[in-house]
Amino acid sequence: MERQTTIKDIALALRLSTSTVSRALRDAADVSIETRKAVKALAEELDYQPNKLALSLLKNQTNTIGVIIPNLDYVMATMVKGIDEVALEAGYTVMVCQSDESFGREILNTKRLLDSLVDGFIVSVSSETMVYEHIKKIQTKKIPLVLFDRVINNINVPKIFLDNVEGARLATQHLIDQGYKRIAILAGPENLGISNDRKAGFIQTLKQNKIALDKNHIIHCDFNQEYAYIAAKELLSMNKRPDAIFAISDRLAIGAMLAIKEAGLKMPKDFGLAGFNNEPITKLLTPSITSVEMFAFDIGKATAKMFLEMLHTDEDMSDKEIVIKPKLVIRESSRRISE
Amino acid sequence: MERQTTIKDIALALRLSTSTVSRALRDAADVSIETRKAVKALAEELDYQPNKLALSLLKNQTNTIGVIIPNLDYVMATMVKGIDEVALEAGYTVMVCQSDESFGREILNTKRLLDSLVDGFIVSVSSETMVYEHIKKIQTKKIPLVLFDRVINNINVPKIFLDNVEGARLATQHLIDQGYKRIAILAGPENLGISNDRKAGFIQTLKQNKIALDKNHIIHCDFNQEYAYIAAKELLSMNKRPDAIFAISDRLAIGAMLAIKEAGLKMPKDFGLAGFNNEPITKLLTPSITSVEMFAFDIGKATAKMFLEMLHTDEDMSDKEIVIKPKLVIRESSRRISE
DNA sequence: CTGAAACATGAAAACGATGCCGGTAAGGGT
DNA sequence: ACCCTTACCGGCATCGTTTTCATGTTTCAG
Repeated sequence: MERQTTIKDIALALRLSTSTVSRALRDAADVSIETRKAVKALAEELDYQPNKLALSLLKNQTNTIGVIIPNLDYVMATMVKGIDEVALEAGYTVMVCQSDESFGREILNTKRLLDSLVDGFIVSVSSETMVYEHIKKIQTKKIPLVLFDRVINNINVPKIFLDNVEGARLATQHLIDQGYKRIAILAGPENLGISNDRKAGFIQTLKQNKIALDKNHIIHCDFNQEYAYIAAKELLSMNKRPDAIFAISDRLAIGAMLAIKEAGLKMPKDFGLAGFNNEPITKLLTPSITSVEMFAFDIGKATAKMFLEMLHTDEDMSDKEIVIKPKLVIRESSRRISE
Repeated sequence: MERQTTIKDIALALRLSTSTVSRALRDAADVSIETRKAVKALAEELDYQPNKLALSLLKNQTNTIGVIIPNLDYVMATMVKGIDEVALEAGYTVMVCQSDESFGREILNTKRLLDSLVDGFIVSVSSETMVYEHIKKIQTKKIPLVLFDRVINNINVPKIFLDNVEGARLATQHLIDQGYKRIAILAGPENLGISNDRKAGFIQTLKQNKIALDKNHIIHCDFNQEYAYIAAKELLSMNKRPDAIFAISDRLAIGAMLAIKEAGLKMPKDFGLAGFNNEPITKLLTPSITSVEMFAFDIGKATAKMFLEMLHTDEDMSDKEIVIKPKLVIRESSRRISE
């Protein structure tokens, strides 16, 4: 690694002080035109680049955003893209750390970023995370923090997330409207906020339609296709087996789909299926899967914008919330009634 | 943002010099046990964290790796996961920048990371990148650099990539073995190394099997499902239309699949299809798609390991290459002969 | 011709930590 | 009483940049 040219090199070469060179480079007043020109010319020639580390140390800001996410699946990658785009535009660099759905990794990442002195945090928690000391620590240190997608409720920071209750409501109501009578839900990890919201939307919609809730038809499982497959198989072997499944992620829906097909049931005739996220794959499968679009890219952009606003304002933004409205995309796996 | 406790605060409180505090914290000799204890106790109490910026400035290293990738699709995300895992383990943080297949963005990212003073670069070029000044600049500055996946040939740095020729060979030979006679290729962007390698493997295999090459059966297009769909449609409307397509990515294969289905052709009976990357989706589609597994996670890990080795050795590693061997996964879209 | 304003530059502190070098005091050996 | 070692600690420079304050020189009005 070669030594970079510094302001000192220029100063020495031109028999100037570092202060003058610094001023000249930033077009400050109080520098004669000739020196300014000379300095700039030499800087150009020596390919001078200001040392960001020194600046960061001085100004106590790094122009870096720490982003902590549980994984890099399609949805998260799309959100990160949104964050990245806005951040780049604003001159910020993003450090993305995956916690891989592990609480330990999430804590480790937080620590690392914390003493990397990022200017702030954009966080979506792992499915294992049930205790929030590490998040609160960020807050205690008065470091800007925004939560997105998988947010936590009992903590007072800006949040951007999907209206998951509404998303589940849309999907459930649709299944009901299509004439499915016994709808089960693959509800994801039990302690996760989005799981509970989507489950709540599901239950609430059943109630509104005066449909009795069968507790056996609520199955929790990790975001994992294999588990979903097993869970769905179990559902299908029940006495009063369901005639539709609402899965709170497309991955789960796909697992369920495999089980449904294997049982020889035809969608949408014998069985209905709806997922969540509207991953591109849902359109391509046979049958294509009804799913809830969550506008991940927009969530990402909104998150970054909110974060930047928080960074630059003095106002208290801790109770700001942006709730994105989902949209149901109806496909073959559940469309029985064509209008 | 609150001011962090510094070594000075501790020194002042304990009426010690900063040097002594520094030594005490690092368990250096030359510090009495009592002072050591006192310092550590106070450090604990005040939640002292060494300021990484100051250290980086002093030592001229940031413990950060700049990773530049063309996008965040399934394969890249998997590779990044591999890189991340190894880097984290070794105490490095990763800054991932997506160029979004844009040459301009790639250059911008390079500049940003360059003056963020990362310790080195791990790069996979965008499909637009045809001129490599920005990459060479990294090299000129003697900053460690490793290329992976989409590598460049005329540049002397360590490289980790898939044996793309072999991958294409496997897929093509398989299609031939299954009795397909007129095999076309969806060959990706024209200037991209992996495109050309896979195309070369394809052509070479046809030759080895004494099959004449129809130039019209080589179609270049962006890595984009829609383009692939259009290209495939065109192929299918030719006079002597092909009876199989080898697509150099699964996304392209999917686009082709849609066109094939739409034309009423049955796979594998009327038409053969093979893709590349072995994305999970290929297993799930109907028909499931034959594809070349490229071990993306392993490539990521190997890349990071190579990078770390380069960082810590004095040896010249510029001609090191790791070539990963692909594996063909045969599925319904091309399996005509069951053995 | 003097004084002040205007202009151009330099010196030094600051950001936080490390590491070399040197200094003091205590203790041991002669 | 003298010297030498050893243990412990402080001072200072350093990394690269900005910024405040001070200094020096010129110019022009009175």
